Amino acid sequence: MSKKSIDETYAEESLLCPIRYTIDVVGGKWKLPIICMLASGMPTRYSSIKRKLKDVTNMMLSQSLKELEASGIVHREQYNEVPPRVEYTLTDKGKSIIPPLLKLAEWGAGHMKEDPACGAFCDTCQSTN
Amino acid sequence: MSKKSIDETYAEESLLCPIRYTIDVVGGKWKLPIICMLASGMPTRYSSIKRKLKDVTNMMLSQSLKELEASGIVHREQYNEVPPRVEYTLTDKGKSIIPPLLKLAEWGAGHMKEDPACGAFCDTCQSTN
DNA sequence: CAGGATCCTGTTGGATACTG
DNA sequence: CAGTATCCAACAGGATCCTG
Repeated sequence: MSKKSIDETYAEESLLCPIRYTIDVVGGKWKLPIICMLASGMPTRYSSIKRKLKDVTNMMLSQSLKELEASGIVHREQYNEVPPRVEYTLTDKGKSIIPPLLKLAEWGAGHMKEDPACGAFCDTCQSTN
Repeated sequence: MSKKSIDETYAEESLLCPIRYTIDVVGGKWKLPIICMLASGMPTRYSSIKRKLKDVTNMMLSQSLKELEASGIVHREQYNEVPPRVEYTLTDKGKSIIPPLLKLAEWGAGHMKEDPACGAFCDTCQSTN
């Protein structure tokens, strides 16, 4: 980054695209929980992800995983066994998105309590408990 | 933040809520462009915002501004003149969200070029040119 | 000038059932 | 086990017209 002030930097519309791109990559209902699960570094099976994300359907899960794979966030490793086994891990790109997300979490944690509408977000979180 | 590794920290599901909260606050089609405009620090009139965000309707703009105001991101100052004048500025909370967003922009800028679907995001950005 | 009301459409996410 | 196919509901976003 240059020595321009943060406001000047942000005021350049060219920064909108990258932000939108990033939010799109992790957007949707299930991608963030999936990244969260895989962040431990453990290769995780499809069925294991499905178990932890209690209310996700096969439809939504496979679609989210496919999109994350297309974005280069997760790696899909298929073992041709019977029964079939597929394990998912974060790629290097996937791991690299965690620090930015932590910045969002920090900001959110510092401000959501003072927001009356805060409660709405903790419902979805419980699906990963 | 504690001394736990970044992966362990992120793996705690409790961080999902703050991230979702933050994304929700700036989510939607117009909130990010609006924040971007106001980031200069200049109090900006409704009609001026509308002019710059070329394709926004009154409906969408007033709704986005109202939600941003409800989230404590923007301040609305109404002057009882004829014709009416309303100016919007970022609150301190609003300004404080810019550094986290810059982290997202940094990550996005570093990765979107290598992504074939990148072009899709620059269409929306042109509306703020 | 700065919005609100109403109606409409496209996309996102979901339910159910089925398969290599 | 790890998905697909098909159909459907809910909601975000938009078009058009109206007003203090």
